[in-house]
Amino acid sequence: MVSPIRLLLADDQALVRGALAALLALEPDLLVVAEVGRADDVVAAAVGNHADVCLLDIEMPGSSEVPDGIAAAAALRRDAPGVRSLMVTTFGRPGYLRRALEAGASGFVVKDTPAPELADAVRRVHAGLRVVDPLLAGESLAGGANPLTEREAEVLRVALDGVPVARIAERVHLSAGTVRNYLSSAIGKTGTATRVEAARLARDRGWI
Amino acid sequence: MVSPIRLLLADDQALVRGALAALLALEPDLLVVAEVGRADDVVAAAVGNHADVCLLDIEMPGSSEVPDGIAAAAALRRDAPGVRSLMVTTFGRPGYLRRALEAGASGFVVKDTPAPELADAVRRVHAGLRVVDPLLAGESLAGGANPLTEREAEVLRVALDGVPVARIAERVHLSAGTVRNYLSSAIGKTGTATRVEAARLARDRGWI
DNA sequence: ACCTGCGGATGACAGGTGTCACGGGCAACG
DNA sequence: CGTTGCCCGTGACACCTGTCATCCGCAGGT
Repeated sequence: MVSPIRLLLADDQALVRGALAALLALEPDLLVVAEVGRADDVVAAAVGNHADVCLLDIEMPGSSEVPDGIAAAAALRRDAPGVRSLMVTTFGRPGYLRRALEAGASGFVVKDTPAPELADAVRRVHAGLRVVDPLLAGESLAGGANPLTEREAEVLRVALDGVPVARIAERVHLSAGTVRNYLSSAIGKTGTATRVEAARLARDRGWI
Repeated sequence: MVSPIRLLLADDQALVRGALAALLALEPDLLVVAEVGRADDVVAAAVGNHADVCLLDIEMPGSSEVPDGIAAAAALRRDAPGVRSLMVTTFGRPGYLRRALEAGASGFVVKDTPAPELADAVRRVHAGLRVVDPLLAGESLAGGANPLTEREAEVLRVALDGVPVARIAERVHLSAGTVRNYLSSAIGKTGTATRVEAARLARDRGWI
């Protein structure tokens, strides 16, 4: 008998975490050795429990250095290179996929893939293969590269919740005029009409 | 040996659905008899499989008559009064809770409750008790009643994604000036500064 | 018939927003 | 060195938005 694949589950929703653990426990060659609910707890738990593969949700609370699951994958590659990351996320946004792969994730599945395929994905990732939803991979290529500058992205992140320009300006420590210039530029690049539309499109594309 | 509680799982994310099924299968007195991924499939599957309790996600695709899990709960009460509904949702928005209870749901738990409590909640609901997250119940009362008129709510729903007033107007078949009046009124009632902020607050309160 | 309330619309106004042109500073690159 | 590109800012302009007062039509009450 070979030793089982050691898994870490990272998802902020305890119910989903527990349910995934129950699902994966049905596979004799898989062993869940740790569960965490925050992105900044991933590395320590992975190292401490000698995990082989980490299942990471993207939308997760965390610290400013490790704010989400993608950052956790990057931190794993840096601090625990032997551990592989498999993103398991709700939103199949093309930019999420691209950013996750850039961060060093070995796989990417969305939460509406059939349950039986998850264990297979884990085994593939553990074997050193890449696992990517083929439909999503196509969309990701069609989406194109991020045309936004860092400042434009920063301003758009704040613009997401619809606050007035003045408040965006004080949050990012810029003048209101400068913020309007960045927003105008971003609106032009995204082909939208308002800053909120631009921000939402940029988010769906994974540009911010 | 008493007969087990017969469950229906409704969640659009197949992975979560399967994982919940695995989790609940660990309980000897529970039996998952059906799984669906759309709100408008709930009633038929519940009746056809003689379900006792339905676990319903709120954010689910559906038809125009039964667009989400809350509508599914209402449909169940109308067409299958013996079946009880337990909402299992990601977002603990106070208005969701209120609307779910008005729709006839017997319970409401959020997805970050600990996994072991889910089976307990199912048993309580099956026994005829109400199960409500106590923290959420407090927020719901604090949130207060919906101060918006039907038109204000309708306009805010479209305003959610940040489109300009002109496009809102054509979508709801009103003049642009009238839309601005409703938006202004809604902004005043919500104490916000822009239509997008007002729309987001109204959504979080469950007013739209 | 009268008043009242409400949905819808209009017009006017101040202030916010999107666009553009332009300026200076700075780092990277040929 | 000059050029390029991004950063940050300013000022001006047209347009959009949020606010307010006002009006019309229509249904309910009395």
